[in-house]
Amino acid sequence: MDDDAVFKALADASRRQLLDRLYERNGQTLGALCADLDMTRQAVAKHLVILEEANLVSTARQGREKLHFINPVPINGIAERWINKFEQRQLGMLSALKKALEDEGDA
Amino acid sequence: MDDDAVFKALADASRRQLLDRLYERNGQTLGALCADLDMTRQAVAKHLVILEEANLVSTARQGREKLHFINPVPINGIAERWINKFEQRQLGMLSALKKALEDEGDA
DNA sequence: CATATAGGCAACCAAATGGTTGCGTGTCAA
DNA sequence: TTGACACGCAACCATTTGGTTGCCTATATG
Repeated sequence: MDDDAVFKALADASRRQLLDRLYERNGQTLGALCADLDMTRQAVAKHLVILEEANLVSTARQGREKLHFINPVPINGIAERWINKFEQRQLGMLSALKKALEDEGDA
Repeated sequence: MDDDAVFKALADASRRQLLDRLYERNGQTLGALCADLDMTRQAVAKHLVILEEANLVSTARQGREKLHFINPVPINGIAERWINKFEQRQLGMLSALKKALEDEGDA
């Protein structure tokens, strides 16, 4: 998995919104995803390409329609491989910070 | 918590690298974080500001040094509030995708 | 066939981003 | 006090990004 592509894809609020919409109703067409989105169809299409390239969205052609499906695997990957790394030591980190702030308070 | 700031802060590989370095050794100074980083001190400083504004890094002044501490709370926030949302339905999503691909295969 | 509908491609543009250089400020130590 | 050291601030620059418009292709449907 390409961590960087996934993080960059998730960095944009419009793209997160698209994922939210696909979460609510999976397998939508480009046209459906454009509805009420205050963006041109082409802008949405570009976002979907970025999500596809990050493997966050998979597509299936059906006639002249292209259905979009959310793919939670890369998100899982981040959560497991990168984020949990920090959770592990969370308490240790917080107490280290607290101590440092106290030391600074003394000075 | 400002989701957007956190996602944008995490979107840059240099900033993730800085977090990795702080994970390895917490409480480093700007100078220490610059070492071997093939970037000017000012560039690193800018990244640290962004991490600070996203509340991913906390700082404590100590004399003329500024110590940087990783803060795992916002990462936790994302993992819990946003990412788990997708994990929940992971199996359902994957089976829906599989079915759609099969349908497309028939056409 | 003719035409509407769903989507793809490419050029273009403004603003944000990631980086630089140059210089100023505060703190420690000889 | 004088200089070295750690950092902050600001201007500037190239590239990326998010968006637009215009036009083209492909699939349905009268």
